[in-house]
Amino acid sequence: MIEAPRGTHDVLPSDQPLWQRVTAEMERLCALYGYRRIQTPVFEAVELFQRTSGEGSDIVQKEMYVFEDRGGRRFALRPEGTAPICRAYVEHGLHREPQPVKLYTLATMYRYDKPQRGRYREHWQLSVESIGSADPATDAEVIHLYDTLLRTLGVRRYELQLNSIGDRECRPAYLERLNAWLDGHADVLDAEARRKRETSPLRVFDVKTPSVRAALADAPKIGEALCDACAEHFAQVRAYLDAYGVRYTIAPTLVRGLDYYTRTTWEFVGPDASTQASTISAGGRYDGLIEEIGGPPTPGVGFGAGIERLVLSLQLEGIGAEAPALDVFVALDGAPREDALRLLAELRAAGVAADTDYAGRSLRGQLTQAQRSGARDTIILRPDTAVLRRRGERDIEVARSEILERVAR
RNA sequence: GUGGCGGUAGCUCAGCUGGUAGAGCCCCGGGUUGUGGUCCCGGUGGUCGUGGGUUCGAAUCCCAUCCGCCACCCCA
Repeated sequence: MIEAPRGTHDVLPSDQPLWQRVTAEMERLCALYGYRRIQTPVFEAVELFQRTSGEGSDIVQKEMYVFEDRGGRRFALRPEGTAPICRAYVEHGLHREPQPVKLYTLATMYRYDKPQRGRYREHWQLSVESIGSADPATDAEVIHLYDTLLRTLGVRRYELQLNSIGDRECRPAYLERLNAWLDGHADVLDAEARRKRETSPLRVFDVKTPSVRAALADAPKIGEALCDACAEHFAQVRAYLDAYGVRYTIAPTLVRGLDYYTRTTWEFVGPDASTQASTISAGGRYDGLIEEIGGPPTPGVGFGAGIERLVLSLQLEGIGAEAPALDVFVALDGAPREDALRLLAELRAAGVAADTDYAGRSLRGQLTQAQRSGARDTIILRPDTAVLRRRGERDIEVARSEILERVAR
């Protein structure tokens, strides 16, 4: 028995109505906010992610699907959506278009994680990017877009955590202060904290050990060490979020796992806050990213939103979606098969969703199937006549020639 | 990658300390009925995740492996 690869999953027909609802709403809102769809390859040069995510990031260190093609080129299945979109932006000269260039994509992402609920090796993401403007209103816009998505879909229990991690101006000075503090408190750091400090000092704030956390409460926070420009930017973002009516909590220790983030960073935590897969969307500003991959200095801001996790959130909130129903089911009661097929063709040509039995069912079985299909009307074809059965109404005998007009809406 | 728990019919599960596999739902047929719902009768469907081992005999015990879930790790 061959199974789907570990960490991948099938989205079955029974899941599709809810998926459709989610993705359709994503596309509707993106269009409404002026974002245009873009699609990029599933795989990219490995260096694209190494350079942008950071050599020390978990993604690059242990989560990338890397392979070599027959020509000896080294590629990676995309682990995140921002770098590829920025690559396309540079490669196709989108910096020559009016700025900002507002883009989105719905695409699969690949990470070699240990799978769990809501955490897959292949998963779908909505990526929204506003490239080419440093205006704090663009930060607020993309955040507002996702906040609106949650609201329109009916998610009630969620929290937006917001932070600013500074930029090239203020972060080096801050890191010096942090490191000095860590040196002075080496005795309270456990092995985990020391390891994090090695790879990415900011991440020491992610340590779970209670005693370390307690000690870190007194450590300098990036949010309190911003340079004037970053502080001003952050204040503006907050003011604009307030104007949009977006609620948020300031999370001074919120740090993201990718190196390219500057200034604003955020995470949306969904209804299932207890589990490890509680983050349903996360993003930030990346003012140095485009330059990093060889483009002109270009600011940008955006986010990724996990679709599986959002669908899970909707289910937790008790939100479902109806499967599309058939308009007409054609049952055969002694009439030749050809009559049913001709009628089906006629109905479908007229835009009426129609189907019939292909399982050799008894009439009873066909009527059961008609019921299941959700069809409002059932046509029962007899040798010389036809019966129209409309849900909730009495059967009526109809001439073959008048079926279409009686059934069409 | 580390640790813990779990895999029996399409689905949800039962199967006690080893004795050759069951229920409900689903699906198909039939009876009843207002030709579909209800109710009733019958039927299809299982390499007990996989591979080894112990045993006269393994779904049950042991080992390995795959997959899932939970906690780390990290994130969408």
